[in-house]
Amino acid sequence: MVEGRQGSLVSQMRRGTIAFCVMALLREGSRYGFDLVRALGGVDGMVTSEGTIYPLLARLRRDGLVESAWRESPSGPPRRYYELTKSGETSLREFIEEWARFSDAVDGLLRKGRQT
Amino acid sequence: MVEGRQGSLVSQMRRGTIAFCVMALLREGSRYGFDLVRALGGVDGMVTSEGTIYPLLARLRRDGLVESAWRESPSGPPRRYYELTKSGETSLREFIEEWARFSDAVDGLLRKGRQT
DNA sequence: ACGGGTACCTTGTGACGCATGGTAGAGGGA
DNA sequence: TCCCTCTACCATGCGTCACAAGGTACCCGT
Repeated sequence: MVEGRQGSLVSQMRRGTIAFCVMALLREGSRYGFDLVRALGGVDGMVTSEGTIYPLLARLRRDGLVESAWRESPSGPPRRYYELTKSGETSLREFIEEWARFSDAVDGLLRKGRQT
Repeated sequence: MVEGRQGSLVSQMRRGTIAFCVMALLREGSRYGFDLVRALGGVDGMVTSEGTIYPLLARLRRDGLVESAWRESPSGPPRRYYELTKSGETSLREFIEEWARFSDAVDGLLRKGRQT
């Protein structure tokens, strides 16, 4: 119960960014939660789970960054489809600039003292 | 009291990475806390404060990733200098690989649906 | 009728960035 | 001497969120 837990230093890294990754996926078109979990799970370096995504989507809805509508599935239970609001698009654009600055800063710092 | 707070979605992004930025700075040579605050504060996109750095250094010490030693200052109160342990170097190397995967994943996702 | 895949959700835990405020040494000016 | 500023350390409390774990319900094939 020591290695690989959520509390390991590395696994805090995703905080705050997953929300915007979800919003970026929604920019391509509306999607439902379970589908988003699969989409993110298929990206190398970006693990996640339902326990992360559903509360996240609820927060985005609460904050007016996304809107949702129920649609029936051709087979299976109904799905709640999400799409970006104007506010969500603006917020996403702002984040993208923040992310560029931040990740450049981290890249620069991580190169310090390197001998490669 | 609504905008720009710590709780704004953007400001969660630094979680988990600042520790490794500090460790990367220590790879260049030993430093003391107040100096680290200034060093990080001078990097664009990487804001921080004493309230972040001192607890962080205490955690790194607790986890054996850094070691510290007191030294007198030529003028002013004594300083606690930190340096990386073997364990810290290993941990940093692992993080650098994780970070590369993760930031590539985010970069890729943020490009989705973009029209630029 | 029942097992498995799909799809939604809630609750609890732990971690940590940050604001705030507090202590103490050294040096300079009135 | 008294005070002010700068340096340097630290502790406390708040709020947020990733994740694990567990629960409900629908549909379909056997």
